Amino acid sequence: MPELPEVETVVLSIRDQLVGQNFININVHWPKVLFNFSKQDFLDNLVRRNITNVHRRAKFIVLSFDKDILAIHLRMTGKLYFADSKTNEKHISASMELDNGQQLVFEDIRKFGRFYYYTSQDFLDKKLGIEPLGDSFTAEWLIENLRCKKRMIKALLLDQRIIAGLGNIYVDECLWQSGIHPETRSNKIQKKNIRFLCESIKNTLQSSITARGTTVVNFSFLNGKTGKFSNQLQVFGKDGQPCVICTTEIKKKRVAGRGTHFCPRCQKRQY
DNA sequence: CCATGAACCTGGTCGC
DNA sequence: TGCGACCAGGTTCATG
Repeated sequence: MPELPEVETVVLSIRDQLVGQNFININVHWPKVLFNFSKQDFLDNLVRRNITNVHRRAKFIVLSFDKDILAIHLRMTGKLYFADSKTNEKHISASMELDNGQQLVFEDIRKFGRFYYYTSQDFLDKKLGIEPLGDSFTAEWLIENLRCKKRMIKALLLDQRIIAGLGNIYVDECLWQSGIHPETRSNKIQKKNIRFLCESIKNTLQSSITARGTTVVNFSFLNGKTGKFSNQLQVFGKDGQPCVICTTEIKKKRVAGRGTHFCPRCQKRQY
């Protein structure tokens, strides 16, 4: 479920209730959810510490405790939400009790989601690439960073070490909008198309945040609430349907190990 | 450096 | 209705 806009939406939905609070306990139902620390570490280092901020970095939800952070990655099916008391929901990996009586619940059907504890955010920043909604992500930056690599553009855009936050849905949408075939080598893309791509990434992500993200099928991430950006998708999941620009049938193909949707006419390979 | 496939998990859908 | 195959918004690791 979670790419940048969905993670941002989760952050916006829990931030106000979390900042200024503190945890008094954690219940761990799926031990592997704690990636690099133990329940005792949580009790020793994070319990009764003031939550000073909640923000997003790439696809991580970051809870700050002064310098220390608890970073949460939803992976494919993670959901993070508040519950009033003990919930009997299936698939709860962990839940944390706040001193105001609320529970912050991490539900995760496929169990891929993870919690990470670091003494600062440096570790994340060191391995993650540029924020696509940040001011330093510009057409010039993109031109420079695509020119020096020879990978298929789809694989490159999915690589979190380069640009942090894009995932399978938004990459397909942005490549379609900018007329780039997903298998084009990054150093072969025309500058004009790269400029379109940059604009497309910024516009698409921002529009999706405004719509509170994308909900695929009926999988919601906010206790029943669904993101409305699904209505604005133009190629993702549209295989077999006509391209809204040229009416050519949208195709689906495996690229970079992922199901990839594109218009064979609007998106010609440039090599 | 790059591409591919498997692994980590569960559940939904599709064809027979 | 049942069963197997295949798919899923992510990331990491091994291999060629």
